[in-house]
Amino acid sequence: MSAFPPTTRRRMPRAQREAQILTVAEQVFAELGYQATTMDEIAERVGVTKPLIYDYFGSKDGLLVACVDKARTELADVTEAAVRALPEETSLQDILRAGIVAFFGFIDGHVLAFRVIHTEHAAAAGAGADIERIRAQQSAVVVNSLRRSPQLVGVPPLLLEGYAEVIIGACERVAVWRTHRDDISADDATDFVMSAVWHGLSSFGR
Amino acid sequence: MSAFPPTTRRRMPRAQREAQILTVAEQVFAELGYQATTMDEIAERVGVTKPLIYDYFGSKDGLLVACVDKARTELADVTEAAVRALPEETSLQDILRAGIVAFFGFIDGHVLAFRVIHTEHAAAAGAGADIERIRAQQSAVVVNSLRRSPQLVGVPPLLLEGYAEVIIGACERVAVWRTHRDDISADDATDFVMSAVWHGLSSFGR
DNA sequence: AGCGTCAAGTTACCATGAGTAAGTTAGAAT
DNA sequence: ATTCTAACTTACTCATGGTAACTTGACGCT
Repeated sequence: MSAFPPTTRRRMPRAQREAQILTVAEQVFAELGYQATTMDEIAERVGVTKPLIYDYFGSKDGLLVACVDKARTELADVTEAAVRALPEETSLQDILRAGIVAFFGFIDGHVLAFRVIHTEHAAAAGAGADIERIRAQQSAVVVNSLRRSPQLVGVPPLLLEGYAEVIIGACERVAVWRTHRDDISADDATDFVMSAVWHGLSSFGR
Repeated sequence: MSAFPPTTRRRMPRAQREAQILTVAEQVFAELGYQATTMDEIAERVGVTKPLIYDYFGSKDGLLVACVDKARTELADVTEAAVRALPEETSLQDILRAGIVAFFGFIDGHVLAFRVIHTEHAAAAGAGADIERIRAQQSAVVVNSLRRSPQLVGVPPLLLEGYAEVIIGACERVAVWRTHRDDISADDATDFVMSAVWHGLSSFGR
């Protein structure tokens, strides 16, 4: 990945250093949790000193928010891509399933990113606005994906937003549940969510 | 509220003091968020000094966990009571609706408690086990409520647990969504979740 | 009524880690 | 070669979580 000689070149351009710090920070936050993570620890692993990180990210919270933003953006990109890859005339059910499959697939392949996403609540109250901005983007992705289907043209936007929240809430909660019950595959998880959110509980009994 | 003369009685029995500390801590955690809350602040508002709180709750995390436990227990009690008050032969749909109504009703009446519940992720990684234990209780309440209906007798337990997670995730996410969009009533929220989780998205289009 | 005892509560402290002011150098540009 | 800026460091402060050791109020008991 690095195109320069290994020994020299201690300094690097800001953008590159920022990316490197983000990668390390994601690792450390996921490994230790927000509280137990110290800025010095991250700095040391990067091979740099603390004030530089403050210069680039402002605060520990700022760094966490940047990590969450990165992780959530990756997640959103993956699910969005999965849905966009579908043929034009795909049914709503298949769109939904593809999105959910992509979600659980991403999580299985990016445990660190998901742990960071799940750490977002640890941010100070002041960062709440940023976090909500990021979540709103997530919601928008789901709404847009659902909108691909002509089946939902008549549905009012607010209701659709509500559905998006339900779907996201369901997926995230099941994902967390899965982390401490290792007998549930990504496919099982998809089936649970699909069954609940597509057919609904009304499908039982009659 | 206090039944003893205002000037004297600085000391009180442990149980009583613990309850008082919990009440104050809930207030402060909800008001300031976990990080911005200091043990000294809580101690001062209670009218006591820090080490006493440590003696009773062990750590800042311990105090948070105790608060979360209290809040979640209250929530669980309310929803469980709402469901149990239903007649024996109530349909699954009505059971579900009653539970969800109770959930959003509780949140509207106990903003502080919900904020504390929503703060639980801020706890250090070490407290994760306690938090999950508490959430598992929540899940159990939902599962038991669903079990009241004969409609679900054939459904495997694991699937039912999955549903419970979906329902809880959906409710919590929608509840958070509501907090920064004040145009959604508790009834609206209930309708969203019911529509999504009972009828499912399949009900649209055909 | 005094008195012992222990839970309730305090003072005074340490250690850690977030955050910062001011300075230092690498290396690109002219 | 010299400058000039962005990358980076040293050396701090200060708030706060946590603790050891001490003090005191109230209740039970002859």
